[in-house]
Amino acid sequence: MRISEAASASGLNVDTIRFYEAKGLVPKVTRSSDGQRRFSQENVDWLTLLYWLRASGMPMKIMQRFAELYAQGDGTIAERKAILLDHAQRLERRRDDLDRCEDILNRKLEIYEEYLK
Amino acid sequence: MRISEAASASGLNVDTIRFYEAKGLVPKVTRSSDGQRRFSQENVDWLTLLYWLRASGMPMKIMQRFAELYAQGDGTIAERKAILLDHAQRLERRRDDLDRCEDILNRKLEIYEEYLK
DNA sequence: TACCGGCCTGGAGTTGCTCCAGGTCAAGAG
DNA sequence: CTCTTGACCTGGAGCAACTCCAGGCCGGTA
Repeated sequence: MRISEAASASGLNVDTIRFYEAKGLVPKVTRSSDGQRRFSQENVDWLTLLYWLRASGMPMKIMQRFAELYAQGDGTIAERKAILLDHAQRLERRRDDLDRCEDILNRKLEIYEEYLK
Repeated sequence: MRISEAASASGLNVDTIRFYEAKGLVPKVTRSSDGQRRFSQENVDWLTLLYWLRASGMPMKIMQRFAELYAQGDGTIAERKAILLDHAQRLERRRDDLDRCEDILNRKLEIYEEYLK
């Protein structure tokens, strides 16, 4: 698969994929004879995972560590699991923030409503 | 109230408050005779609102517009309401992303679990 | 054979902070 | 009354995480 296809399959854009690769976040990408990147299904699955980790606010440093472990193979699964469990807590906090913000928004909207009546 | 107090009351940090003020996001702040900022309760409430809007991902350009309307007074409440309703939709999308990411995380964790058994 | 689209790299630009240097001023310690 | 400390000021540099762009290569088509 070429980079544009990997982009639409994973949700990341072409530049972001190149950027991530340069930062070591995308192991195991091969090149065709003329130097173009070729993405396997495994690569695309990995990119898709990165897409969702980023969408939920995982910092790049942690993604980097996660990618490093992934590149090292199955022996690192325990540590990778720990990283994802940690991230799950980040999600919790994000959800709380969203709830909190929704409350504040609704209160504000009520006040506006009252004013506009 | 001085800036450090406004910071701990609103959740924003001191530098962010100054930065927001410079960008026109914080109307109605006065200065003491020696040039230091003095924040009223209204200022602090406004900063707290900004804190939550930012925490839930409102882009600065929209915050700027929102602040501009706020500075213009009550005649702009209808438009301000529209901005917040719009933002509520952004929250929805964020929540969906979080749900989606949680799914993916859980599936991944199950796979790791299986592997580690 | 001339062009076109998709890829490449290296580097500049953007957003939204965050930190720092260098300076002012008020208030308390000695 | 001077000295020091701490909180504040401004302007500007630094940073994270992209995003875009210039300039160049290559394979396929008219």
